[in-house]
Amino acid sequence: MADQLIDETDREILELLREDARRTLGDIGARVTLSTAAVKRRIDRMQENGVIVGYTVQIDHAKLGWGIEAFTELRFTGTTKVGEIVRTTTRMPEAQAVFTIAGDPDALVWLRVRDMGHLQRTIDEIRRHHQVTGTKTLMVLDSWTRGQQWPLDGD
Amino acid sequence: MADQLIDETDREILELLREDARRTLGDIGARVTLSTAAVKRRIDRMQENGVIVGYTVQIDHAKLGWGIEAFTELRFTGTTKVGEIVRTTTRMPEAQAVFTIAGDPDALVWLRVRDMGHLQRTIDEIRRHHQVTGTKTLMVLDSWTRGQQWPLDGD
DNA sequence: TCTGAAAGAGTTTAGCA
DNA sequence: TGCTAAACTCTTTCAGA
Repeated sequence: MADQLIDETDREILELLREDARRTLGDIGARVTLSTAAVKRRIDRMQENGVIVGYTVQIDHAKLGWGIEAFTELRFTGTTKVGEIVRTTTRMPEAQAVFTIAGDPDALVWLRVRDMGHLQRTIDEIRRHHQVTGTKTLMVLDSWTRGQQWPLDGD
Repeated sequence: MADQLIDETDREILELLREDARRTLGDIGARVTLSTAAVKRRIDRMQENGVIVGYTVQIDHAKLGWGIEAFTELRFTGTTKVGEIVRTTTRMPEAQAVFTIAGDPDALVWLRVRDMGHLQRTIDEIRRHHQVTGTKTLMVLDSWTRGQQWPLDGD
């Protein structure tokens, strides 16, 4: 039985799409030695599988003036509904990601903001909306994320 | 003087590409009331600008068996070269992102692994390669990142 | 599950407002 | 900047192996 959701060729295709999601099927096919039709079938299957969730553009936020990144650790009262925090936080444009944590802290929020004043207002807003008993904010000096080399500001 | 790198229409185009980077130029054009040629020119410009860094596929790693996420806080000795940590860590397939931090801890590594044994080995490897004076690992219960709704496991 | 071919879409370039 | 139009490329489907 094929108990694997994807095979080695699918993995290669995913890697190529991770590097550049706008590659054409023909280009991918040439690299994995497959016809465009075969590549299409595999990608379609991975989308139906849910292995491929979607495709997105990678943006240099610093160029748009949102040059500051931070992590805020949140601690809640015992009665706080964690799902509620996630829901309200994810509506803030400053939130890049929200992680609920087992143990201490209770959650970690990755923020991106324009300046320090903006950071302060953002943290205040998170505190205002929830029964947060404490926050600790870590300022990010530099970041790297897989599949996206943070540009080295060649301006 | 046009001191803004992008205008409101560019912003709309970015938002549409963030939702689905494989949208066609014609589809984007219809949504922002522009011809496909005009949309193309704007996207080309944003790529040359460096505002658009690239395009990538969003993968459901849990479906591929890498279902565990964690953050590891790292503390180094005073003599540790931070750039070195980033370089070696980013080579590990388990590392999703690496953040260097001002203050304490010195760095935050976002890891994705298959199981707890794998997590342990990964953390051991990070410790082995560097003059790490201490680590603290936060287990992620649930995560959300912008532009990628973590699938609600409809299996 | 693959390939190859044909038809339909989408992209890209060029010329002009 | 924008538009339209034409040439070109890519995607998608289908028949056959």
